[in-house]
Amino acid sequence: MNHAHDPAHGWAFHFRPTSYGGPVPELPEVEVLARHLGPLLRGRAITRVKVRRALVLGATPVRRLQRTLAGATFQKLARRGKYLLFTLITAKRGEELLVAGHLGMTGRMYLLPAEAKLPKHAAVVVDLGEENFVFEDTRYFGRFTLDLDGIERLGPDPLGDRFTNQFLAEALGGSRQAVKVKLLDQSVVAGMGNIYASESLFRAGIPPTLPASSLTPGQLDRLRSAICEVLAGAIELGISTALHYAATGQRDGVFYFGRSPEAAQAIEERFKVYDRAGLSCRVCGTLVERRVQAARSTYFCPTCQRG
DNA sequence: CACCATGTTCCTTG
DNA sequence: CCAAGGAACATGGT
Repeated sequence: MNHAHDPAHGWAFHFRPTSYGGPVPELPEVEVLARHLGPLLRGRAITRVKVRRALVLGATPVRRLQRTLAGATFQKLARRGKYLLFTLITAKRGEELLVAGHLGMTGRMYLLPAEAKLPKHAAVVVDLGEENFVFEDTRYFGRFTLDLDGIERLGPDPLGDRFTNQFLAEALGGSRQAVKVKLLDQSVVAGMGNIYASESLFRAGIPPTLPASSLTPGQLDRLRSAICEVLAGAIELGISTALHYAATGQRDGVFYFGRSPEAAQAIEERFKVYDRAGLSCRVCGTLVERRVQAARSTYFCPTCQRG
């Protein structure tokens, strides 16, 4: 049993380490993480930072990160798209300091008792005294950096009030690219990923191959609502099934270890089309299809999504 | 060994 | 200049 995943240590965040079929963080997973991790970090002071893989610091030099964070205190954790935005207060002058975190495909962040063995792919270890704040990332596609460029390129958050029909119409209107591919553009829908792009189009009843600029006002409205509902629903599932401390330690495949029998059913049925090629559509029974767009898998129901 | 993977960025091609 | 597609990044499961 890996201590990193042991709920007895106060907190655990998990998604399946296998590459296939297990959730990689998109907006909902990052939101759930931020809500749980934020309160645990608030007020905690950093004594030092160990960087075991400089790659995840991006453009930030190792020494600069270490110098900047030493002595600082975590104040706030927010989400922007798929990024985590850590606000810290420096020790000397009490100035605000921002660190951008991104989980890439396989990243995890959690607290670990100081005496616990670090995981093989611990990329950054922030020493908080009694505990370490660990950024683990098997593939090292994630980031923990002072470089905020990625965040500045993001479009409006789909759960915020700037994400309107008018914005979506303008963002999609100029492109003949397939609507599913455009949805993955972080400047269009910050936080959208491959799973929820398929799920949102299914919910809106829109074919994924439709050119973005050809959507009618009615389709744009349905798509915007579908995106909000799909993401909000996934967050709700993550929050409500999250910390089941009576767990046996078995993986739940969504966000956390351990699950109640009721949660198991919701988790099993959480996707309507994603990764369901060849299976019956849960709404109409037609076989769900898979197709590759821009080198990514898209799943859809040819009957429910006829436009 | 070959192929696949839920993210992002860069490069080439048209 | 832009759109579109593909490769690269690094690792591991099947």
